[in-house]
Order: sequence, then structure tokens, then C-alpha cells
Amino acid sequence: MTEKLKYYLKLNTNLDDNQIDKIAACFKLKTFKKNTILLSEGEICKELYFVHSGCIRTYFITKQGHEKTRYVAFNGSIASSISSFISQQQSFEFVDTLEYSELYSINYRDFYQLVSDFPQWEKFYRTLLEMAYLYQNKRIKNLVTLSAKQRYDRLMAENPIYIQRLSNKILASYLDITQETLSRLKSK
Amino acid sequence: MTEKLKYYLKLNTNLDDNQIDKIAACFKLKTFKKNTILLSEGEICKELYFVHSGCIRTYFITKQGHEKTRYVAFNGSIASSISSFISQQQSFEFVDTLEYSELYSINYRDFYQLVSDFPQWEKFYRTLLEMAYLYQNKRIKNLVTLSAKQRYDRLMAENPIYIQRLSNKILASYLDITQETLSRLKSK
DNA sequence: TGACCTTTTTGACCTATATCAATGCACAGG
DNA sequence: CCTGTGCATTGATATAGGTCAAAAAGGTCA
Repeated sequence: MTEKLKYYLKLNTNLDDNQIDKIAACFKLKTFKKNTILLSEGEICKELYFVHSGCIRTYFITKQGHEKTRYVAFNGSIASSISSFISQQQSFEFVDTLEYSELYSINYRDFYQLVSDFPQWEKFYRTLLEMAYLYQNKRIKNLVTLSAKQRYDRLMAENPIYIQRLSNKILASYLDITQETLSRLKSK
Repeated sequence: MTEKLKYYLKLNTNLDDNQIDKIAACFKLKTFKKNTILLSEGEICKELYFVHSGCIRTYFITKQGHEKTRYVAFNGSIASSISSFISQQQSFEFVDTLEYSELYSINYRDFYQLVSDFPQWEKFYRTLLEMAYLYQNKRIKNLVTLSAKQRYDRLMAENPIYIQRLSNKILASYLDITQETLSRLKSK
């Protein structure tokens, strides 16, 4: 049941099989229909998800009611409202599924228990944070230094999976432009 | 010479005096004039700075030559191009001093040596990453969900030190607007 | 006390992108 | 096999914020 998770951990950590078994035992496989909200703004994030299949995203909603996608996690990635998970404060973002998804979830208590019990898991978590930092750092740079067209072109070059797999509506909200603008950009 | 640093570490970690001495010994005090570039785009970031006095910022430069400030660190904070420091790849941002500054610097090798030698230091680093993640997460949210005026008002409410201590030019580039727009916003 | 340099403000005008509205399309559920 | 509901496209128009230029206001240092 947790084969894929174990395989992923084997690739990304120096944990031995015995440790991996103990860690994998903390995860539960859960499946969700497309467009299921996993966490709403204002809730406290209690679970982290490892995406086995499908995909989930984190997004904001503006005062005007517009969705702004911050991140989309495809299979092999970990996601959730990490900010809320870390701080155990009210989340300022939403999390939902964009497709039918199979997710391995781990709760807050178990996760941090693993962090203190397994130095290699702490290392894994640290590396996760480092990668997440880099990701957001680049995202800020792209938002403030590039035009709409440049952001689209760059995504096309660096992460075409976003363009292949997401609807225009979600893609536009990820690029911080409207659907209409995206549609016009594409036809150029 | 490293008194302030030791005091800061005492407050923010569970390290004992002996460990703090060893750690503080890895830092060197350096002073810089106002507007000194500490790191340019394309260079690899070899040092992390703990700000004793003054302030330093990290910023991007667009194709059109405009500066876009990502972060400003005042005293008690740690800063640099963390992305480049972590990855040891070319930096995509600049780092400079905005005032005459006294900085404690630590190099890459020593920093990660401390991470492996002192579990409490690794914990400190992890917490630093967690806080940095939260910071950037909020920054993305503000950029994509708020108008120029709303970003200004929120900064005024949450972090007035930015408005008190930075020039309009820097402040505008931090808010991702022009100096002229900022000037007009202020008079409303 | 100037002379100089940088920052801030103000005004006129411009542009990238948003908004609003209409149409065609597509596929999910009864 | 309809039929509704959401998604994509296209056109007309609006607007937040940018650009360019010049004047006003501070600092700084000989």
C-alpha cells in the first residue's frame, strides 16, 4: 500500500529499510475526488500530503473573489499549506485537488516525532525546506521582474507540465493573469 | 567583539555558553560603508551575514535596469542570497548595504560544519528556514492579492520600520511600485 | 554660504492588463 | 441523447499604475 512512498524515500534519503518501514507506517493513503477542498483559509493545517497520483494545489482568494494559485504539486511531491503546518496558525491559503488524487498523509504530531527520532528524516525535512525556499524565491523574482508574456514563456521552457496538464483557468491564476489575457498570449 | 552575536544566540537557541563560544568563533566582524555591494547576480554566495548594526537588502534587477527589493534585514536578522548560499549556484539576486553596517559573517564551510556538529545549531537553521518560508509565502500572497495602496497600508500597519527607515526609492521597489506612485499613494 | 547632488513631488500622457459581454464549445449527469 | 454548467475565445472598453519631464525640497561638503 505504501510501496511508492517507500521507493520515493529510498531515493531521497539515506534511511535504511527498517527506518523506512517505521516512517512509512506513519502515513495513511487517502483518495479524493477532483476539486475536493482539503484545507480552507482560516483552518489550521494538520496534515502534510505526499502526492502518489493526481495533483493538488495551494491558492489564495482575493477580496474580489479571484483565485490566485501559488503552487501545484504533481506526483512525487509533497504539499499542503506548509506555512500553517509549520506555525500551527490559521492558514491564509486554500488547498484542493485538481484531479482525482491518491495522497499519503501524515499528521503534525507524527511528522515532528519523526523529525526528532530520525536524524536522516530531519535532514530530509531540512532539504525540503531549502528546496521550498528556492522555489518561492524564484517565484517572487518572476512575479516582480517579468511581464505576463515572459512568465508564460519561462514556464513553457522550464515546466511545460504545468501547461500540458492544467486548465487555462488554473494556469492563468498561477501566472497571475486573467484567462482572457492568457488566451490572447497563447495565440501570439 | 562578538558579544551581541552571543547574546542573540543565547536568546534564540538552547546552546550552552561553551557551545556558543565555539560557534561565535566562526563569525568574523566586518564593517561596510553605505551602498556597498556584498554580492552580485551571477556570483556564488559564500557568506551569510548576521546584522549587528545598519541594514542590508537583497534585490533583483530587471532587464530594463529597475531594482526590485525582495528583503531588507535590520539588526538582529540574518541575511544574504540564501538561495545561492544553499545551492552554491550562481545568485539571481544582489545583496548590498543601505546604511553603514557592522556584520558578523560566516562562510559556507563553517556554517554547514556547525550544522553537522551541533544538533541545536541544525535546529536553529531549520527554524530559520521555516521563518524564511513563511515570510516569502506571505510576500507572494501580498503581491498577488493586494493593490499597491493595500500593500503600502499593510506594510505601514505590520512593519512600520520599513517606512520609517527606508528611502522612498527603496520602499517603492520593495512594494513593487514606482517612486512616483508611492509619492501619490502617501498623499492620499 | 553657496554649489552640487540626490530625493521627492507634481503633471501630462501612455500602456499592459483587467473587466465586461457575447459567442461557441465540451463534456458530465440525468 | 439532451441539457446545463463551466471553460475558452474574441472584441470593445476601462483603469491602475508606469513613463517621462520638470520643478521643488533636502542634504552635504568645500
